[in-house]
Amino acid sequence: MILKRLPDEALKLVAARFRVLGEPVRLKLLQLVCEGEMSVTELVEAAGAGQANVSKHLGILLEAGLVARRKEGLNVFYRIADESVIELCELVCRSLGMRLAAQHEVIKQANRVGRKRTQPQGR
Amino acid sequence: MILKRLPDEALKLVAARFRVLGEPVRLKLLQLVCEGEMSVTELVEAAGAGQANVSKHLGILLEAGLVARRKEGLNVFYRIADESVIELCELVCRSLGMRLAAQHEVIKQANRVGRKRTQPQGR
DNA sequence: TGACTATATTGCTATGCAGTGATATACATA
DNA sequence: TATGTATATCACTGCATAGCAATATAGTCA
Repeated sequence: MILKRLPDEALKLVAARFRVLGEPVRLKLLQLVCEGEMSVTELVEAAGAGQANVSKHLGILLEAGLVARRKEGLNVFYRIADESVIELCELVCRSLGMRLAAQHEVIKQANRVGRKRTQPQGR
Repeated sequence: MILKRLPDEALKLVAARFRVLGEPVRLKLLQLVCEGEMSVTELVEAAGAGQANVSKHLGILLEAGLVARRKEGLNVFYRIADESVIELCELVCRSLGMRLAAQHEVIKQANRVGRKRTQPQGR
């Protein structure tokens, strides 16, 4: 288990990354770009947040290395740069027992079929 | 990919969980109890934080369902209740390229061999 | 009962940061 | 050049929360 061995300095870094992910708007942005590149304008519309705010959040995600930038003329396109974010969200979702939150028959069905999964005790 | 399908409400919950993990002291507490039960007093000593502070953080971890409580006389023992935290940390560590943070000779050595004398100093 | 210990809670301050409007920068087009 | 558009940055406000001292609560022991 890596966790045991992490010195305090490392814990700070890990916490910092979790903190980057601890913001609904940023998760929304990651969700949007995880399907493919999107321009800032598109992200602003899709996320339903202010332009300055989205730009700032994108800057934070960029600095954290979670997304990457590509400039093309007037537009700037963002994309996922660290696929681990997706895994992290999946893990959290499972832990939160939120298979249902995906609110899609596909998921519900898969859930019913592959029921051998470890049951997350609902606290 | 679950992430794609998460509605905004779910994103808030996921963000909330990440935020709980986005605090060095809380990660430290999780690190300490992940080896086994510990009393609050022990945690206060080991974490090097104030008693009130540790108690508050433990409360937050408890409410998030990440730890569990057991009372025995005057003492209260905390333990990990959600093993996914460990996985989450591992994922983040790997993503951060912090295998080296495990501070083992192997890594230090590799670090020294592969590089010139450039010291990796903190920020 | 009272004294003592372990833990939780309260009230407070200070800091971090999300959100916003205004402005700056970069690029394109005429 | 001037004008317009896309993005980034600045300055500011307000809110959430980490940390702390003091106090409260709960349990033990005399």
